[in-house]
Amino acid sequence: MSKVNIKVLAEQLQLSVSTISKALRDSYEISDETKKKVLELASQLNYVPNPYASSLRKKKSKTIAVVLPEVADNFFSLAINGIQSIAETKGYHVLIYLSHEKYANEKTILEDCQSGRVDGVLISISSETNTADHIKRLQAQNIPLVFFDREQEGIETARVTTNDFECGLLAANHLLQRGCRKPAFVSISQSLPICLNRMEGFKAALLQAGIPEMDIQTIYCTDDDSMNHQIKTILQSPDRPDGLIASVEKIVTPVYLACHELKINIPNDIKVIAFATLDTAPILNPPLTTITQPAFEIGKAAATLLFKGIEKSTFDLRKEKVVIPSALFERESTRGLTS
Amino acid sequence: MSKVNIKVLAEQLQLSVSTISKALRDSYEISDETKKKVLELASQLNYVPNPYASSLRKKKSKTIAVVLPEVADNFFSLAINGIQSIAETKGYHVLIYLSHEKYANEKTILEDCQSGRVDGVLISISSETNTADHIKRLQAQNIPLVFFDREQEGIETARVTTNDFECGLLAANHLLQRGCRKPAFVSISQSLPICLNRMEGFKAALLQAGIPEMDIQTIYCTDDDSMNHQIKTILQSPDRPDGLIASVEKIVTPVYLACHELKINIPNDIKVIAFATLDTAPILNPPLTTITQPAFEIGKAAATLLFKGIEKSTFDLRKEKVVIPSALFERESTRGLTS
DNA sequence: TTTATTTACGAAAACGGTTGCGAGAAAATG
DNA sequence: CATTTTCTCGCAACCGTTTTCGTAAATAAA
Repeated sequence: MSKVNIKVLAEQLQLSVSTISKALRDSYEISDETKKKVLELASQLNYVPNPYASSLRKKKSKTIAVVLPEVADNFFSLAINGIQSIAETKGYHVLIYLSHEKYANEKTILEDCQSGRVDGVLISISSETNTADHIKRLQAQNIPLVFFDREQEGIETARVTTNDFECGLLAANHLLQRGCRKPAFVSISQSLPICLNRMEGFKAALLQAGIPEMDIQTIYCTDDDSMNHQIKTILQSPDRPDGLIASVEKIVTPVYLACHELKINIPNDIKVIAFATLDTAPILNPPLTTITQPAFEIGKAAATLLFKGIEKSTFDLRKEKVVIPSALFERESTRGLTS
Repeated sequence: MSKVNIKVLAEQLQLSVSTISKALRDSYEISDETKKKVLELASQLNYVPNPYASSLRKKKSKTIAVVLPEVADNFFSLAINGIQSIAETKGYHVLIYLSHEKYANEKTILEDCQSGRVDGVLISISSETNTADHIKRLQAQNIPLVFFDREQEGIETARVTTNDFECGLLAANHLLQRGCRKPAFVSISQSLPICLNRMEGFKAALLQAGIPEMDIQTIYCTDDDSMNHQIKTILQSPDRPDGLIASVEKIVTPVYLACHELKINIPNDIKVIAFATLDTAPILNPPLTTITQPAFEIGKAAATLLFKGIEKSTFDLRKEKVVIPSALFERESTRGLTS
């Protein structure tokens, strides 16, 4: 079909291009009569304005970028939902980028974001990222950026997270109360604040309980492929932990499978608690105790902040920090004696 | 910071805008020496071309739209991954739109897609959609569109699906072989081909097994909120089914929870099989037999087709139909006697 | 040396909207 | 009736890049 643009409308109505444009934008300069004619013809010809032409002129793209490590994770799926729900009401479009947990990818993506393609960026950094340069370059272009969940230190901008330290503490204390004497923490990164904070909380709880630092086990599964192997190794080691904290969701399935395979009973032999938003947690075998992050709300809050930063030039993102607490849902995987 | 564009480069190098543009695009018209100078200054000033200006001129946006019912579903998450993996290699950007299973939303989204914002559309239609008009309008604008998973009949374009009918048959026969005499099918839509086809396969298997049509139970849970209630009603009915086929993933958790609550044992009292890509299926209680769709591959295939349609004008999408088979993974939830 | 051909670059017109400003006509005011 | 104000609308520049075409200089061919 023909590409109908403003010029076509102008010719058909014997009006100037600018009049059409103003009529479509409901300008006070145009008479109601003319507006009606324009609107009618526009809908009749199925006219849809070209967003790129207008963003070129207005220097606004009405588009934001969401940069994630991966999308096959309940947390991020829900977060996207939250982001989208806000973007829709604001009339913004959402570009999704995946870093696949690689710093190099993340860098390339953020470079592209400097092009004017987007008005702002929501990011949850990759597990590899431990430098801030690529983000600073974006800020140098005055492009608002908001961290959600996974933040990068050394950057002054808004962040929306959950109470990771407290939850690490909570998870560890929960295990201790349920009788664990040597719980272990399974992490996926040595630099991600969410992992570090959760682990710090975990350590704090154990130290407070009088467990010597050298007895505190922390395991790093930085590589997806070797995760299964590493987990099995831990479970078969002579001083097998009697409790396990999975710092992120994707650790859960390998742990459960390994326990089943090795005939290690959850919760009798080992108690398991996970940071996860799995909706199948209650129907797992056994039902999994979770620290459930408010993923949808985090997405919503992050998007809300970003749009404030985009739309209100007076709004200063730098000092904004929102913490939305997670909740502990106790289920079978940590049942046992209460000390 | 300053917005550095081609004009800035031109001024600094005492060259014309067109020369810069050509140099950046490595045109044969420009000397190597000049190219080197341009490239150097560009990277030094951190120049990033404005994609909207270029797409305005070239009438190509290097962007595609992915329209989904929702993203908090493993199938769609994995599909997005597949799509992204192809888009990345092609240098395309991916806009995500959510219809939330509403036809009206889907229509609005597709209208926007006529604006030139995207070069093509990948869509999995909402469960409400049963008309093709909104899609035809898009096609009238010559915008390539590819269905994946959930297609709409009456539209001539490429589609990538899995073998739904055969899998319905397979699922039903599996239940029959495991001793079920009155399995039921739980659907979420009366119009979605994936649901219809799966159900047709289910019915065909039952009829072939000599079960009279009037005894074949099919249940529609079109509304998320009432799903729990409906499922419980079925499970408490006098002629409770002894087998259940969940046509989509989100039915699984409510079914399991209801069974646990009502003390209905899976698989002894009722066997359950689900169309799902849940990676927690093996660790559920009991482990869930699934018909697992190749979500990632479907996403990849759909994206590959779309890009062919976009880039090769000779390529005719209308006759393309790719069927990627799903696989049955038998687990505890359907164990029992083999007839 | 003259003529033909490259080579390397610039001017300008797109692409599709937006917007400040000017101006004619109509209406309101004096 | 003269003058000012209000209403409508058109002109033209602009956003940043691409691309066609023209052309001067350098090189090659005659």
